[in-house]
Amino acid sequence: MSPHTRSTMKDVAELAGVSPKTVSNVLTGAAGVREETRTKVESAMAELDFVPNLSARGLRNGRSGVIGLALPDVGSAFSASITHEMLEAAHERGLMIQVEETAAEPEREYDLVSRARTHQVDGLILNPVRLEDSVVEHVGHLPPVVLIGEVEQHRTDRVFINSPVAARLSAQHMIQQGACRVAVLGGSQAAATDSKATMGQRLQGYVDGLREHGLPTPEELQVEVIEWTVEGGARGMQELLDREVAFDAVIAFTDSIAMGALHVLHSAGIRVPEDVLISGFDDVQHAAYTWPALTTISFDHRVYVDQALDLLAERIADRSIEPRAVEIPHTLTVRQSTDARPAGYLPTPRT
Amino acid sequence: MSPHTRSTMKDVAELAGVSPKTVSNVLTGAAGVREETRTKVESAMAELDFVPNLSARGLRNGRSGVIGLALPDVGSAFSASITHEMLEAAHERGLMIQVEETAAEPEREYDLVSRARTHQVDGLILNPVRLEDSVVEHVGHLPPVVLIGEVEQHRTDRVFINSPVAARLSAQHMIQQGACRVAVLGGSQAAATDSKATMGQRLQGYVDGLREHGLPTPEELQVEVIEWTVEGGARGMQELLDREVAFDAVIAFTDSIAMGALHVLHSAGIRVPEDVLISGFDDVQHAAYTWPALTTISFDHRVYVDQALDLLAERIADRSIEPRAVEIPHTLTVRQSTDARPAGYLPTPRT
DNA sequence: TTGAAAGCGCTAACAT
DNA sequence: ATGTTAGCGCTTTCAA
Repeated sequence: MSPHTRSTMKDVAELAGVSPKTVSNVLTGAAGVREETRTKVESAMAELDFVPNLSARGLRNGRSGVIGLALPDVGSAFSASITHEMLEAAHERGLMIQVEETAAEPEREYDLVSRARTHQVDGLILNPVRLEDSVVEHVGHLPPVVLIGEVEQHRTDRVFINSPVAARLSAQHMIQQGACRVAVLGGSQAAATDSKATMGQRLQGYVDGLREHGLPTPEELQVEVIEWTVEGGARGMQELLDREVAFDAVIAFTDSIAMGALHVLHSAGIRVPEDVLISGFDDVQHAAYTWPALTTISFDHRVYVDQALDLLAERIADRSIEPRAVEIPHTLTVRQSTDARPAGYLPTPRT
Repeated sequence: MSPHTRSTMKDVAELAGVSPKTVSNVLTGAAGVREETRTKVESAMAELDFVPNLSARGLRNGRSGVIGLALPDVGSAFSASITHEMLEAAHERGLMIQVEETAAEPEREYDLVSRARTHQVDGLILNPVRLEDSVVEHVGHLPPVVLIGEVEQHRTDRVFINSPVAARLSAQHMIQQGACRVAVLGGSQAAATDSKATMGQRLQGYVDGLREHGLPTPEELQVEVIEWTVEGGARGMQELLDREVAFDAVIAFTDSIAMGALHVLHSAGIRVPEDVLISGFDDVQHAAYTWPALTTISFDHRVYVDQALDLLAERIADRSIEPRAVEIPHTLTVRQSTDARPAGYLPTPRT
């Protein structure tokens, strides 16, 4: 039975017949240690089942080696993917990740930023929910923060994809495929003012894309989706059907929304892509395995989080550098969900 | 511009004209503090934008307030759901969650348990990947650990669903619906010895369910799936089709596997549920929104994580109590994916 | 109800 | 290459 009292560097030092500092040197590799001494220390550590106390190290160094990751909802496919990649990337850098969710109560985002220092984290990677700029703008003393997402602000570093361009690309693709009544699921122009930055940008790109081709962008084809989840997408699609307006393509603002929409379309007997085309955003793992497979905006999630961690590391090292914004390239990945000329959905039977 | 030097309790104490201990009392509410003093201290804290240093508190108290959550792959739907619920439950208890992934390198699981103390975590909730018992069995000094999943062992507390019963339930349901050649996607009897405990249990239940009804359980209907992901499910389903054996139902060992399988079935022109029935495990959020909606084994993920946190809290408080195992009730949720008498898939055209 | 002193385990700075 | 000293910020004695 091993003792419940944890051994300290002092214990190890005594057993090995050296000073605590030497044990520390062995552990951190800071100063050179003679091979003989190192061996002695290492066997003493093994015998005592020694593990360093990171709270003490954190207190001493002012660094915990922990990064906070704040996401709206880890249950959603995109957040889950980002978390997954972040854990991998952090592991490679010897960092730990403390995850927080902010969707349930928006004020958590504020709490998080303003009190990041208490959380034993060296910095924060924040994917904001809504009214995004306000959070970061309204806090006096900012800890090192990297924003991920399409928030326009200049107080923190950020990583983003060019959402307006991506949405325009999606719209153009729909038109190319023969669509002329393209709906959006995610946001409406009516709601764009006081809500998500991402939503506003994607909506703008969509509007631009249609207008370029002289197509109208009526409000009746724009459905706001409060929660960007599968369930939210299903509800949004149902609302679109309930409006009884004709449409022949749907651009969903996330893959999750698209998946919920697909379910409702299938249930209503509307064929994809024969009757209606549909596309998403983010290219989550599942997107290639929906039925039909989902056309979507792709970008490398690993590159995304690597950039975020790079920026954060640099800011932790030097808080005085100018905030930078890094754009991650995206592409349109065409799959079966837009691979046809749509016949269009009409609320009333055609003659 | 606020100062970069963080204020300490000493600073607050000086500004408020009290001792650091009093500030501590105000913060923790340990001893009674006179209303007048409390007000003074609180305004001093506000003025200095004070936040306590949790590393220092952790060092002093031997508690960090952080729980480690180790999962195979946060990108998978089930892990994402568990993480989501865990974050909510932890938030309500004032705990933080540090997440780790173990699927990429199985030895991480070992590292994690044996060195949990370094990670500034008070305890660990561990969803093991494979060879699960060995990890927990082979470490000398165990930190507080709660296992989630169907691992049979008696050194740690654990939370689980009764997988054999659940799998038998699924099999019986398939038979009730008229299936007689029921395949499994997730594990095979050939692979059951040295791999996942969960897999072995679900396989056993499946076998029992079929045998009860005098149905055979040939190896050719059992497909091992290494990664329990959508992609793994798709590959597994493809392998089953490539074997060119007849089947009229598929029990997938997770919903993610089922979703991948659904995609491949659709692509092959095999109708669900008209030709083949399919079911999953876990009832992730997406399961109700596949096409057709997925029959699956449901259990309350929130209850699951609440139980795990309860057990962990009790073990952290008292390490000497006997390890307990808590079974979470499950039900079979029947949806459209098994809502028909299957015609069956035959590799060669019928006559 | 509040203060003073001590120390949690570690490492930077300085000595040797 | 190794030892000594001091202190990170907090809270737990013990006194007042």
